[in-house]
Amino acid sequence: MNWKQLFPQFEPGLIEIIEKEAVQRSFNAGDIIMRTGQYIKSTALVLEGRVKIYRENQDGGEFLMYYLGPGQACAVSMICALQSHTSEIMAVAEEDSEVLMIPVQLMDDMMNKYKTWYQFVIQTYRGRFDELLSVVDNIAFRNMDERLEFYLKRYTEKAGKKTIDISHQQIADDLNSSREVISRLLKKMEQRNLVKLHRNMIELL
Amino acid sequence: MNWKQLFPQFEPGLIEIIEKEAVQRSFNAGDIIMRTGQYIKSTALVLEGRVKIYRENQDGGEFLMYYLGPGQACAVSMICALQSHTSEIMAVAEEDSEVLMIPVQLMDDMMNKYKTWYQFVIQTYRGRFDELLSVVDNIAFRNMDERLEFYLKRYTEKAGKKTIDISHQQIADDLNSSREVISRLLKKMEQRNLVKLHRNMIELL
DNA sequence: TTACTGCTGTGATTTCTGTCACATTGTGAG
DNA sequence: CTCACAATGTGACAGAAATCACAGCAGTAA
Repeated sequence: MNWKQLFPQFEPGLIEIIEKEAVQRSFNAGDIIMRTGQYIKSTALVLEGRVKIYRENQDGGEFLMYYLGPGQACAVSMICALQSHTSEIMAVAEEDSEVLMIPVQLMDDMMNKYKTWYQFVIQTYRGRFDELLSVVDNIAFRNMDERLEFYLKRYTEKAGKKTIDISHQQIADDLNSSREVISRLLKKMEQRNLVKLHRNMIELL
Repeated sequence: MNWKQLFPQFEPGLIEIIEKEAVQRSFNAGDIIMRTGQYIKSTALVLEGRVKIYRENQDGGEFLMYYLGPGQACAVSMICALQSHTSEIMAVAEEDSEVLMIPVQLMDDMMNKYKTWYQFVIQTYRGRFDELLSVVDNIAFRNMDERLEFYLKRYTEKAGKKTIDISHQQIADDLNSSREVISRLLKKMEQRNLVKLHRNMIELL
């Protein structure tokens, strides 16, 4: 896979550095890319596939924050990288994914030397911050039914298809809810002709 | 007020630019500094007082995100400024406050020229992102009683004193809850000897 | 003082969500 | 086909929080 077409704006010198120093890694669906508490040694740039970023608490609760698709980077890994902190989130490959790992030590230099990199980082911050804001909005102001609709819509947008191939249990985990609640709400949505339910698959209408 | 002592790390050239181009503004407690949907023309740097950053939704619901104290900047205004977007949050002075307004146009240049400014911006991003993460944690994983305790603790930390001079109604607004719920939970906390309740004031023990 | 207003306390009721229990159904391994 | 198991459907119940209703209380202005 030629990653350069994902970042046409990057200038030659920057591309050269990345080619020389960054490592491309493959992850299978389900693989953990970054774990809560782990020390961050590189910034992750998604080239292919889909990566799920979520928060985990001590009692085993999970909470989905957002997805990263091709051309997107993990703001947390950038922030941590720049300050050598440990991760506060989990990153897991939702599909088989290709990720470019850029060593921490390069970040500072790249930020200073390459305007396009600097712009990319700023843009990444803004993007993730905005997504986090809409997550806050949802859990602060919305009930589970609306949050579920938002979840499904976001999923189809990110995955680029109208079907959601996951179980009710997984959705419940992502929303930090319970399977029964999700099943019931989905049934109601089916009665309103918003979705069609199948086994391990939900069709958005 | 001499703002320079708040930012001892800033290099001379940077200080000079800020002195020349930035405008210092005073706000009274309760004044709105930035409003949802407003176009952002400058980055806000708090010199004195306390500024409350919160989210508002269309039905009049509010939700406190965090406070800014002396030496802190609004990450949202930086992000928006750098990309000329409109604000997605509300900023209100909680106490009488002094705020340094740095025009948007200078940001790019300052980021490139002054390493200490660049570091300050990065540090601001990380700080706000972290706070937003802990906000998400709280509403996603905690019940109202724990959220209330967190709220009171954070308030006293930010205000630098053990008393909270606001009404139950205001707390309810900040937590997007209702006055009765907060009153009841506070009563329970009083029975556990965690607080002492007064009119318009709560004493943290 | 009296009257008014805003803050606080508290019970009753309802809604939403989480939890438990168990039935049913789809699917793949053998 | 049959068995095992995972996914889903559903009723009953519990608990947290929102809402409604109203009473008491503190401070303030006249």
